[in-house]
Amino acid sequence: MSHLTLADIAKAAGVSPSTVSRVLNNQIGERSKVRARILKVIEETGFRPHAAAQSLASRRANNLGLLVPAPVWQVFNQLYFLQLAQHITQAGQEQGYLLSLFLIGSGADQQKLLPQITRQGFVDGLIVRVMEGIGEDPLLAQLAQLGVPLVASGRPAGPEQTSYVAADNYGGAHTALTHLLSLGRRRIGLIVGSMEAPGGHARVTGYRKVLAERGIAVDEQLIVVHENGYLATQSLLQFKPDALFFATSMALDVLQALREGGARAPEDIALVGFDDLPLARQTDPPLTTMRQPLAAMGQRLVHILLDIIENGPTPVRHVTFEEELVIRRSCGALS
Amino acid sequence: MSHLTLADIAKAAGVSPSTVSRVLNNQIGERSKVRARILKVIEETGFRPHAAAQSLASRRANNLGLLVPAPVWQVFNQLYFLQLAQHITQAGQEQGYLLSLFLIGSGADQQKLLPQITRQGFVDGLIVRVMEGIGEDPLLAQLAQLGVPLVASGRPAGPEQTSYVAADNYGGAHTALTHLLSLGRRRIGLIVGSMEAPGGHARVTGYRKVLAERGIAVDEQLIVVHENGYLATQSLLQFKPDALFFATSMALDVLQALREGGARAPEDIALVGFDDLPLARQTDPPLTTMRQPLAAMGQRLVHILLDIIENGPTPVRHVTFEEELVIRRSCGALS
DNA sequence: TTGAAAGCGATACCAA
DNA sequence: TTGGTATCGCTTTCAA
Repeated sequence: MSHLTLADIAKAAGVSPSTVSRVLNNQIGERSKVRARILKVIEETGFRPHAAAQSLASRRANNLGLLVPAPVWQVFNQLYFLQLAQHITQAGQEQGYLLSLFLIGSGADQQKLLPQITRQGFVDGLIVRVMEGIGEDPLLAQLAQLGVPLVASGRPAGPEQTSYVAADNYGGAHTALTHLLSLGRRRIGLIVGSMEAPGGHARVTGYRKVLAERGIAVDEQLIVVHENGYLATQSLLQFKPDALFFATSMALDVLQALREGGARAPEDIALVGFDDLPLARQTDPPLTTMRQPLAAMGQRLVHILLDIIENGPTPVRHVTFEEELVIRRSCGALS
Repeated sequence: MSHLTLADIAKAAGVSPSTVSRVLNNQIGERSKVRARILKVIEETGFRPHAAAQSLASRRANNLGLLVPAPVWQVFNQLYFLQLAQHITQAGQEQGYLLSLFLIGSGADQQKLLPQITRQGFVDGLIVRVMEGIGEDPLLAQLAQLGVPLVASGRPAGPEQTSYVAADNYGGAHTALTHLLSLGRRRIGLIVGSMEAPGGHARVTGYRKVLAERGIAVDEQLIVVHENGYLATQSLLQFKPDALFFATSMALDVLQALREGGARAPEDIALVGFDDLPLARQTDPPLTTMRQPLAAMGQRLVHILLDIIENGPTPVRHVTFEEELVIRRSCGALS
């Protein structure tokens, strides 16, 4: 036979299509006799309902999209994001939604892919990964204008008209700095890849705030804005820091520079990295980091998106998650 | 208004729905007057066709799925795979198909997600990422039984009933070994994470083959099967290798062990890694690697899948791509 | 709880 | 080239 339809199942089970549909959607008496019979037929025949027909009739796709403007060069953060994506998939599943990931790239590629993805009834809503630190992205505005239910993963630059779920980089910096201070470190170096990044800005702000609270003067020489962790570390070393705070993705470069400079970690210099990447467990010494609660963030993203789908985009939801300090050898707290 | 349909556009443009549909699908005279008029109306109103309705009527979803049984711990290879996924997205786009990525996890998660993904008319076909080195996966058999058009990315373990596109690990090993031999290295150590991995097996086979061709006796002590690159390197060092060949994901561990053992690379020991991960450019020294032609592989995956969708699963297609040697400092060829 | 029948919004066949 | 219309497979009122 070519392929089965719900009508075939109905006929085989001796009931109406409506009834089969109800069984499929669990809106029928739990221990009904018919229910069992229908389920048996479905099982035996290997019937799979037609997705398009279901969506068209029910006016819901049960499909959420995750848009990744994927500059593959942002490798380490992508990796962190992949874990988040897995959590989002699970959270969606629990709510009866499937999560489709789209690597839409940028520029022309992106603009070719978007019309397909934003067709009516294709996805019920979109989660958009914003690369913090890449300035304002027209993508969000473009999607908002289409009226697609939308939530950002990460804090978008620019006006805050988009709902988002993000990690608290500011608070994370605060926690990390406080930790280093409590370990007796006073000359804490800070490496930031770029100040344009919201994350970068938050880190510097958090840094200044904590020192101010403790009445410690900020030595401007200890703050370096540079994309190359190796060079940044080299230039920092001449100012004799006793601790360093930097993006975990820079860990290899930083450690390299320290080795060449004859500085031991954590004895001479305590280290804390942002982002609890797998890499953090592989370095020598293993790197103390700030960890984002990815599972909780994934769930929240899904819940907010479903809320927007059902109740509209207003009011705008902004949710920030605190980061957790994960202590390993590099900060010296374990010795 | 609530939302636009094709009929609305037809009315506004003063034509029939059929005509609008034809314009949407580019089956109408290029410089037709009506065409321009309709396009204008679509533009002005921001009409987006309904995906489910299109799929239902045309019996094609224009959607390809990429299944990733994502054990996130396989981080580095996942990363390599993300690049491939981006290429697949582009290749699909060129053929008019959208690529949806599904992180289906394993076990119970996987079995909950699959029914949704394999509903009729949801995707036209699936590309399945097989994790080489994880033994036989029932997933492929399960999908094949459903009759879903299917192609594997990577060479599946077990009977070869599934079409696949894979990199030639065997040939890659051959190329790398030949290169090291041409540089005068004779005691080449080989580290393999696991022999169960098809990739692992191919590497060992390639290794033996090349040495045999050159009439060089194989020193079994130079072949180490161990998941921990650090320990593997340590144990290898006592047998005085002058070169090492290992998975790039182990690079940090290997380099660490070499440093501690007082061996310099590439002077004392030349290094070549499998897989041209971004990491290869960040190590010290930068790592010579074997690179897979990801763009070509992505295109081939899409073409084969479309072929299977149109012409059925037989005959089974097996395509293997040669790997390319990327020379950096670690092999000593640049000095 | 069940069945009958009217959509859902496109496509594609058949005529004109 | 165009228009009229049956059709795709399911959901969902509305009645029974």
